[in-house]
Amino acid sequence: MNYKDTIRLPRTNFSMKGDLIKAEPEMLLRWEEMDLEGQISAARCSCPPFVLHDGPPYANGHVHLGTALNKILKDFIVKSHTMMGYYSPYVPGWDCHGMPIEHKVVTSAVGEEVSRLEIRRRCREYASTYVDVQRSEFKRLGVFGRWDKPYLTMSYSYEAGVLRAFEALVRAGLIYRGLRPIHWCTSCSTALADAEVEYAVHSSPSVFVAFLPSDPASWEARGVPAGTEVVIWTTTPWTLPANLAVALNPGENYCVVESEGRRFLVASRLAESFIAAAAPSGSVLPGFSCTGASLERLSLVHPLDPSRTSLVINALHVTMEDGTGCVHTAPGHGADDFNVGREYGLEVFCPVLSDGRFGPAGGKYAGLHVFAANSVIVSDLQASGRLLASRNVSHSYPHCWRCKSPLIFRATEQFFLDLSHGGLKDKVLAAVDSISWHPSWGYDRMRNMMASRPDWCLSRQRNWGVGLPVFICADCDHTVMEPDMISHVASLVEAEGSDAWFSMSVLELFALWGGTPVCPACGSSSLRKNEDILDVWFDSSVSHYNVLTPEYGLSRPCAVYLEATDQHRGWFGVSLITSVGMGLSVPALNIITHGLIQDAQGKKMSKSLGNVVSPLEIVNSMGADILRLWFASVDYTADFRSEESQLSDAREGYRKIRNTVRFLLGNLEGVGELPPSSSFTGLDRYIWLRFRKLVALCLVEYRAFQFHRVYRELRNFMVVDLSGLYLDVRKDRLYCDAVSSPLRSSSVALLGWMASGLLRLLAPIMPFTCEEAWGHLPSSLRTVPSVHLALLPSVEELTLPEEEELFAWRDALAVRDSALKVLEEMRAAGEIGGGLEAAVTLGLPSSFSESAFGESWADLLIVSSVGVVPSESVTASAVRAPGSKCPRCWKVHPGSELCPRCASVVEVLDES
RNA sequence: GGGCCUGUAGCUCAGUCUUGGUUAGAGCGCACGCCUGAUAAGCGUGAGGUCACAAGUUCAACUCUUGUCAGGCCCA
Repeated sequence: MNYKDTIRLPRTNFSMKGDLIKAEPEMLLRWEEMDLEGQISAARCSCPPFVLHDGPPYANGHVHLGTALNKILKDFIVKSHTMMGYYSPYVPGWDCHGMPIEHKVVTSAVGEEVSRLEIRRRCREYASTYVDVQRSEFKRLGVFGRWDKPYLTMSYSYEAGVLRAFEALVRAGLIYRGLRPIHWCTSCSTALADAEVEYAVHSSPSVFVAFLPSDPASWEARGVPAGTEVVIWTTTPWTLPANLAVALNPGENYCVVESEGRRFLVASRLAESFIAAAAPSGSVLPGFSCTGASLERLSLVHPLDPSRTSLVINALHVTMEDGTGCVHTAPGHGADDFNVGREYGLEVFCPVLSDGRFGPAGGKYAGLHVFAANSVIVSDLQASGRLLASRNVSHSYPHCWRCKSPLIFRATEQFFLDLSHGGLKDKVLAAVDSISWHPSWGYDRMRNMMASRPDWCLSRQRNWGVGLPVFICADCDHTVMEPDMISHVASLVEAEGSDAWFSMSVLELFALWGGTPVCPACGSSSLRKNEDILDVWFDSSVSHYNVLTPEYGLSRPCAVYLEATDQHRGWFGVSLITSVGMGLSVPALNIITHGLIQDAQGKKMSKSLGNVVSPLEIVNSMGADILRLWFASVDYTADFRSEESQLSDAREGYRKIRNTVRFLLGNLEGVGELPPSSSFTGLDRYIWLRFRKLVALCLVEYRAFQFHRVYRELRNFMVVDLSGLYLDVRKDRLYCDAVSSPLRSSSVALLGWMASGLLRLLAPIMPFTCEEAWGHLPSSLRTVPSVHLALLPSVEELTLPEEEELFAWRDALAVRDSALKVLEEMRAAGEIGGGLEAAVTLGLPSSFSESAFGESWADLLIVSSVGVVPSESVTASAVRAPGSKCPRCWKVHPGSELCPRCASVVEVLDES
């Protein structure tokens, strides 16, 4: 007789191999057909909200690995919270304006004469194309969301919202037009945003320049030795014509170096390096020392123009790192200089024009480009004896990311958001305090950044963006910035898009609301339209205002912002500023950051290095669930490497999880209700407790956004507790016991309970596979048509006695381990093959008596028999089991043919 | 140069903070073996770590302090 026909082997249509490349797109179609998104929304709309607000990715190019990580992490949060019973709609967005797109469009139009409006039209088209591209790529990753109703920063309504937000900030008095030094590209003739600046090595003349005192008597009155010159060091000699001051650190000590009959004031700590670099054979004059503070407000002769003076000031940004401790200060050409200059009431003097050439204010250098002026200035200093030393240095220097030419700092007329007005910065800092930061150091990072953040330059001299709706008087240069007028422009833009601002004349614009252009300051009627656009960061920064609205079914503040760590200064920072600036308090209650993905060597990924890994390649060759499993396996709060070994680990994990699930599904035929817990005995009780503990752990970690801990717990449970222990041990019962056996039914019910629970716990991480497996559950367990409509399993937390009980099992499992070692030795000696060929003798303390908490030792060890003898410590020995092998269950037993258990099962089968 | 972060077995992570304390754990991978009734599956055993490095504090440091090195982000 073939006994194989009498045992109950696993049966399921859930295949061993996923074939995700084929299965996932089919699943996406199925979800679309059943309108899963709509079903989830309908099922949860009356639940407490938990909204993750999307920081918009830039609508350019295909999805990168980092973007994929960001979206998948967001999806983990949205799916897990949906399954924890929250209303968690996800409205994706795209950042559509800005320089990279404009750059692409302009480059491809090279040689063409293209109007501003035509450029803007092409930019819009370009952005639309990539919104579509990225949308389908994000969907392919298994990310759920309202993909048919995303928010686009270039939509008319969003653009109008940007203007209304701007209007609110104008009303709050936070916007001003002013002269300020900013990064300026002389080749593109434009201001650059911080993000548009690249640092690269650049060679500059490094010069030491000596300033003579303009009023020697007052210097001597402060105790400075007669004839002492003050030495500065700079790598930008072209900024010397704009020099207005020399800054000293008030707390540092300064000394005089004597060299070749001249006396030079430098910081004491830097005297030695100064002597080495610029004053050979010099030595420190003994007996003199003073603080920087003691020299404040003395004056010096300008080194290039003896008719001008330069003020000695004090500034804390003066460091003792390099130079002389006396810092050349030109408020028109440096951020620190500008700030300290304001304290001392210095003019923001900028003799350099937009093309990088000196204007009339540049005196004899007028017409020269600044980088060409360097050498002329150096030789002038040389000729006048002001130059002490000069050489070229290579250093990290800002460059334009577009044209790659070196940038300069130049004061220009720009529009700013004033962080000091009305104590805005303090309010923002208070807002930072009230947000929960994950990980917690995000708080320090944001606080430090905000505390030192200068006013935000909002204007850009570009085409693709929202026009900054302001007029300027052509006669008196007054800035006409009226909130009511901006409001009218917003309505116009709402209807026609921001093109309207650019296409309409000043007269037409005023006529719209029945006004006439008149300068309120001088009465002139010749107003000109400001041609700047708003910084794209401003667009995305007001998404809290534009998107957390009833129109999208959302409200503010939202629960979570989640972006990479570079967004502290980026989207997180600017969102906070506009949110607080508009009087709307915080935009989000939690701000989560993730690290960036590096290449296998731990270097940053970049196109130029050619080490970029595409998420689409991974998805198209292995499946999205594998990619998602990878992202779930790492601690995303730190940067992590993209390595083949990690990906293959994810595949391995996937395979193991899938097979374990498959085994569970295969044994669920006839599954019934979970019996009362009191009926669980032996290993069933163990796994029942263990699974409850697992669920509790996973819920905690899902709430804490710690997905790698969820994954670790689940994977280890499936590998160690299920596959390696419970399922292996229970095979005998599942296969060989009578189908009607209460013990077997009880175990099957447990399997069903765990299968359903595990699929739900895993669903946020591997949505495709869990959905597929969900479809293979017996209908009694499939309570809802999609696993994504289900709630995460809820279990009773373990009581203290139960915790202790679970802990006690360690001892039984340790006994198992030592027995398995003995079996392994026998196997190595060729005495047995499988464990069922062995008979084990355990020496056990009396506490264990005959069973392992109700589980027979033979079953637990998967051997044919176990004899127990009393012993102080745990011992194990084994021999080849005497008797014959039951042809049905393969256990060795004393009789012949079938063992008693199998005999009785077969007997019943024969009767029926 | 400044702010913030990261550095525990080949890989991914525990442990480190409030609580410093005998031989630093897990899973994967690897090696070896078993099974052939989860089978392009399953089970077992084993080998892998100067806890980046160096000082200091301490009876005792992976754990605390300082510094160094390497890498990352943001800024200069």
